[in-house]
Amino acid sequence: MEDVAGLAGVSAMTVSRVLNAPEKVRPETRARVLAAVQELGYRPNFAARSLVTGRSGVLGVVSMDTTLYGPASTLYGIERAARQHDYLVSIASLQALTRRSIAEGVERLRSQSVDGVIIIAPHESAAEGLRHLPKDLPVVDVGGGEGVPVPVAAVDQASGAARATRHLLSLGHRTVWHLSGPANWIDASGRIRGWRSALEAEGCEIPEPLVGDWSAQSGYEHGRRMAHDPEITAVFAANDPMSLGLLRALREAGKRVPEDVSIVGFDDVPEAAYFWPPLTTVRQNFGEVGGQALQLLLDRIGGVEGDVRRMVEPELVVRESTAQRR
Amino acid sequence: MEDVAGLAGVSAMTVSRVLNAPEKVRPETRARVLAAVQELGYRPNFAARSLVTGRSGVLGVVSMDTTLYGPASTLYGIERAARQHDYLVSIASLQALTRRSIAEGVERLRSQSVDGVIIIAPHESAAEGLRHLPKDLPVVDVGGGEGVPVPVAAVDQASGAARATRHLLSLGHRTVWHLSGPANWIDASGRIRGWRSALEAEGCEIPEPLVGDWSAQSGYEHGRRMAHDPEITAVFAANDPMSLGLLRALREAGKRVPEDVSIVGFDDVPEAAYFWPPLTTVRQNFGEVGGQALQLLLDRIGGVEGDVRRMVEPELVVRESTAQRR
DNA sequence: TTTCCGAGTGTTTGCGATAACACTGCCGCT
DNA sequence: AGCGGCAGTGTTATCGCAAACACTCGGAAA
Repeated sequence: MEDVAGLAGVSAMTVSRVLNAPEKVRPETRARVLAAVQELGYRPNFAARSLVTGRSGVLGVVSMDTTLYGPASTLYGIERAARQHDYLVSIASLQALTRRSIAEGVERLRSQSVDGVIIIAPHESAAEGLRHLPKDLPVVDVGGGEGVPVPVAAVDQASGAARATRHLLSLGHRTVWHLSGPANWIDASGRIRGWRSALEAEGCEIPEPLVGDWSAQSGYEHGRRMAHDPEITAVFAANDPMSLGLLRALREAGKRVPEDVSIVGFDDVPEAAYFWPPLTTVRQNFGEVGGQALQLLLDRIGGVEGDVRRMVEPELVVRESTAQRR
Repeated sequence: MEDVAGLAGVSAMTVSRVLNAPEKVRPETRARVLAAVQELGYRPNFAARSLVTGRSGVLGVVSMDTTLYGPASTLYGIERAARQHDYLVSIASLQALTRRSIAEGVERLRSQSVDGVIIIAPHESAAEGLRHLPKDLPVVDVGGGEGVPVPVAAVDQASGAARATRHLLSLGHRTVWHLSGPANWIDASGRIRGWRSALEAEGCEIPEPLVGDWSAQSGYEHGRRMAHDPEITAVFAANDPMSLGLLRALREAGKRVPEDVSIVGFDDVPEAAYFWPPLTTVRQNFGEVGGQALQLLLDRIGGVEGDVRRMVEPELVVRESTAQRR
């Protein structure tokens, strides 16, 4: 910086100003400095800057499995939004969502002095972890449940599930079976709640939900059993991979979809439109969730207080896996 | 740090030593310092440390679409490996893989003084970008093509494609059609190369490859056309989503898989085993690639020179979408 | 006994930037 | 003419840490 200042014939302070508050420097001086910066290929030293300002311009994201469609898309959305606000994103992925591992991940990020952290933790065991966070660090949760002591951005799972269920009921099905996600997952219980309340609202019988583990395999296994029950004409599966397994199991057992059984999934993964038949499913706008989470975090960093929940509405995408009951 | 030193009755320098080179401090002194660190909840200041050491302990990853299975898994592998080496990972995602956008992404990371960068750029247009990188920054490329001026870690696409093709030929198919990825993708051309050379080795006719765009949709569209050609009994699709589209198109047209047409995919996404029929495909170990890339980068950071290529062998996973020709 | 060595610890300095404050002219007001 | 104010710039102090070098002291070697 000293060199740049020398070349431009000004003091180091002025160089700093040109970079951080250009309007405070007379245009011609500014131009000289900028030219010097160019010529010397000067780049401000990040460490020195954040040492003195106390901020780093880096945000952290803690997540469990960034390989899954949901977390990956959310992360992507966060990164995109962060870029627009001139923040960089660092990641800490976890093996499990325990209180301990969350604390570890946050700690790793914090030791690199991130300005704030977004935790993607759609699991109930994470809530505990969220309660024991350092309170001097701005934190936002994505997809978290009720009663979490930090701001939350999430898709309204219950609403999406209710839409899916009502869609099936509107097609004349007497009730809707549910292939749920594993217990303890916030998303799973939200979807169960929405499904159940939609059935209740119509006075329908509420079957016991079948519990899967998000995998296509679990959908397949449940599907094999369900195929033998002629009562089952409509199934709401809690995600698309399970729907895929379900589709295959039903087909193998000679059931036709949607003629014999209608199926609705959840997520709208890019392939869902090319399942056979194309899957009716609930689209989650993960990018939007990521953006909202980032906004909440920036607010927190900016000193805004309060526990906020930002809910994003999902959207039912009707394709060909659902049809009028016959 | 001063406070910790005071509490432990030592100088600040000793505290620093306890943290960075514990063996140079007498055990009892060390214990006193550690106790003081505990008591005061002291955490070293990252900015100050990297200001004086010149290193940040942060690596950057530049990638285009971290939502896709391949890049997402690679990123995950990199992060896991980085964690083991006490590095943190920052990400910069790109809209497109042009020379300009790559330069921008690298610049964003560099301005936060990352110690090195891994670029996930399976596109030929990226090669140009890789050629114009600042040479004072350690860079490693994942999935890059030949002639790239930086170390590369990648799956051996040609080898995987050849395996897939030989598998189909060994089942008695006279030749194998190929549904390829889009031109300009390194992976796509590698797979074409492997497929072609396997056919050549057996003296088979080499059909013109059909060019898709990785999406299930493009697989579906090509599939609809292919379904009418009775000559086509074996298809090697360049990824799993295209295989999915292909499967559906063939089924819709009344073709049976694998009885009438055998199909092999590429990737082994988690759902592949639950396609209908379960997909024979080539598994890429992205985690391994990520780990190798990280190792290369650490070598570079450590001062090791030379253009290295680390190839990871893919593996053929035989399921039920392939059968003896009838 | 003296000398030397080295393990363990302290002191000083500087990393590169910004914040806070101080200075310099010039302008317009009284 | 004299003063205040303000835009533009410079000076100084400081952020928290580690590198380099200096010091101390006890034990081994001469």
